[in-house]
This record gives sequence, C-alpha cells and structure tokens, in this order.
Amino acid sequence: MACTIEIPEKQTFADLKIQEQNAKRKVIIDAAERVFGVKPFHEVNIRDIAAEAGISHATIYRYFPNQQTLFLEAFLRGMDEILARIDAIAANNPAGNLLEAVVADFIDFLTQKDHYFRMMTHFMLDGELAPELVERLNNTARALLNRLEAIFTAGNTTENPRAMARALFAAINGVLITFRNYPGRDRQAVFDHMQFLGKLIARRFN
Amino acid sequence: MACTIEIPEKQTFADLKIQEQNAKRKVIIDAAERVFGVKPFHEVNIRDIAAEAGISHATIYRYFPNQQTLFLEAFLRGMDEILARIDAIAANNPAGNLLEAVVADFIDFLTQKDHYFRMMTHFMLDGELAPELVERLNNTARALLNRLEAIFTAGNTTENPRAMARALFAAINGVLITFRNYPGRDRQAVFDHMQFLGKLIARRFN
DNA sequence: TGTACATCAGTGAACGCGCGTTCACTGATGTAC
DNA sequence: TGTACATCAGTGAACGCGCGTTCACTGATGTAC
Repeated sequence: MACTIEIPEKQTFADLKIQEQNAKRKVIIDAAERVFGVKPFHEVNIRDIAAEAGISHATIYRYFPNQQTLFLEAFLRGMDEILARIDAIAANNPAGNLLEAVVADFIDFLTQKDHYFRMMTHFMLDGELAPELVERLNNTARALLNRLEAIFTAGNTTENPRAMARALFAAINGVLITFRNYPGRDRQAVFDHMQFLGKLIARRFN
Repeated sequence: MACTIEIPEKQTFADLKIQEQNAKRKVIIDAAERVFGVKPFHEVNIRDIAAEAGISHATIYRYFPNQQTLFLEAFLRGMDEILARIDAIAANNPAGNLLEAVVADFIDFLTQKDHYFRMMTHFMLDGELAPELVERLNNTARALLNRLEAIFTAGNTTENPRAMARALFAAINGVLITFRNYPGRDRQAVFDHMQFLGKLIARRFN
C-alpha cells in the first residue's frame, strides 16, 4: 500500500476532443438502438435517429460518413453482445449440452432484438459496404465461428470442426429467416417453433 | 379408332379474351425473367420489365395490380420448376442418397437462378403481401416441404419427418444466405463451399 | 484588455434521384339501329 | 350500308413520396498580437 494515489495518464486537449467525438458517436448509436426497438429495421431512417438523439439529421454526418457505417456500428455492438453471451454460457455450462444452450440463446437473442438479425441479413444480402467495413464485419463473424468451432473441437466430432461451425451458423440463420413469418402463428408460437427446430438441428450436430 | 376427329371444346369470345390476357401476362413475366437474369433482383424495376417486353410501363398495370404480384407470379414459376426437378430426381434415384441429391440440386438451382432465391428472401423478410398472395406462397412452400417429408418418411427417421423437412429446408436456405458473399472467394468457390456445407448438413440429417 | 481573425459544431433548407403508380388521352374495334 | 356511340387496350407525362446527402450559413469558442 505504498502508493494509493492514482496517477492519471497524460491526456492532451486533442485526446479529449477525440473522446468527446466518440462519446457523441455513442449517443447517436444509442438513439439508433432505441429507434430500432420501436420500428422495423427497413423503416428506420436518419431523420428518426436524429430526432431520437435530439439533434439535426445533418449533424449525424459530422460523426458518420454515411448511413451504412452507422448501421454497421450498431450491428457490431450487437455482435459483441452475442459473443459475450456465448462466453458466459460456456463458462457456466461445463456439462454436456453446451451446443444446445448456445443455439437456444442465439435464437433467443436474435428474436428479441430482431433488428440485429435484420441488419445481419441486410449486410449479407444487399449490403454494399466499403472494403474496410466488410473487413470489420468478417472479423466478428470469424469470432463467432471460432466460438462454435471450439465447442465442436471439445466435442470430438468426426467432421471438420470449422465446417461444422459454418454449417451450424448457417442453419440457425436459416431457421430465423425461414420461419419468421410462419403463417397464422403469433410471436410466441413462432419463437417456440424456432427453438424447437434449433434444438433438433443442434441434436443433429452433436 | 372409330372416331379420330377432334371435337373442340366449346369456346366463347369471352374465353378467348381471357386466354389472350393470360398469354400477355405470360409475355410480361417472361420479360421479367430475362431482366432478372441480367440485373440483381433489387435493381429490377417496372420500367426495365416493360422495356424488355416492348410495351409501356403503364401497360403492365393493365395486367397486374402491382409490382409485388408480378414478382410473386415470377417466383411461383421458379418454385414449380424446383418441385419438378425434385420429382425428377426422386424418380431417377431410387437408391439411397436421395437426400443429398435433392439438397445438391436445390443449391445448384438457386445459385444459378439467384433471383429466385433473392425473391424468396424478399418475401420472407420484407414482403407485405396481400393475404391471398401469402396463401399462394404458402401453398408452394407446403408442396416443397411435402416432398422433403416424404423422403424422411421413406428413410425411417427417428425424428418427426415434418420437423426434419422444415429444419433441412431452413438450414439450406441459411447456407445460401450466409455464404453468398463469402469474402475473397469467386463465384465458383462460393458455390463449391455451399455444396460442401449442403452435403455435410444432408449427411447429418440422414 | 481589446480587436481581428480562424475554426468548427450544429443546423434548416434544399437537392437529387429513383421509382411505383395514376391520369388523361388516343385510336382502334365492336355494337345498335 | 352507314352513322353514332360505347368499350377498352395502350400510352407518355406527370404525380408523390421517401430519404440519403449536401449546402450555405450562424454563432460560439479559441488564438494571435
């Protein structure tokens, strides 16, 4: 306990300015998240987000070069959340059915926060992202696949664990897309059905 | 051979008129298919299709109430093609690996004719179709699931064959979506990878 | 301590463009008498 | 056989609307001297 005084890092005015810019970016993304929670993804526009953030829509362009980048930033935040959740499950779930638990959580999360899922499909299908953004997108995808691969490796599959990870990831995405508008079922029934299929698939991948 | 004279069905002027309308509708859809073969789905518009059909874009609205209906009509034609292909495979493939063959063909077809796949995702994700159109969409989906279910039933799965059909259909859709923009791979490599994953999944579903 | 100037965040208004859809009109064909 | 009228397919022009993005400007704050 010789030294209890906190010595602050050296910080310049320029540093502060950058921090402030980042803080403002965060405020904007936070606002976007709130809007996404209320409106379907493809109806959300820059003006909505600006209004929610309490600024002019032109101001957004001071902090993001364009809409795609803002959306991607929001999406990556969601991906981080998923990764953290998977890690938490893996940590608390040393027993056998890790795969099923992860799949269930994945479906759970992406059903609750539907906008993340819609953004994912948007980037997969329509996205025309700048190469640098594609790179960031791929990084998180890779991080997710790494998690899944680790599970398969630990489970001693006869298949290539990486291929299994890819196939499982794709399969669950497919469930989320294919049955989201299951005719004549309410939200809860759709969710149950997705979980049911997720479980079936996870079982097949064991 | 008592009677070789063909007796034509009774046909009124009104019948003829309806037939002509249907023929014109077909010309328009044919034109749409050609445009879809050249342009990415989400860039195709009514004016393109009209130009390809050699008519004014306003004329299209004499034969289709709106764009969605025209697109759906084109899509259903693609679905019919898929169903016919599956039936052909089932007929020529009495041996064991029917499932893998069907999956391979499904991926093959929807990769070649990408616009059908894009339309499918469009209807699943963004589509706001009139109830009557949703009904038609569901009918073909059901027809496809019936085919898959029959394969599982014949294969004596321990699982519910209908559930297996749904899960497989979703899983393959997922592969087609998730890896269509696989970074840094050309068309051929993407295709091979999809087929590889399709095979892996089919194996898991055996 | 004050003055002139530079910087820069924030903004409302406007631009631009695409595109589905509708309108008002034309001209050909059919129908009644 | 001819005339007046109705029907209806086809059309170019225009409407309407959304919405990402940019522009020209304001006003506050910082800086040089």
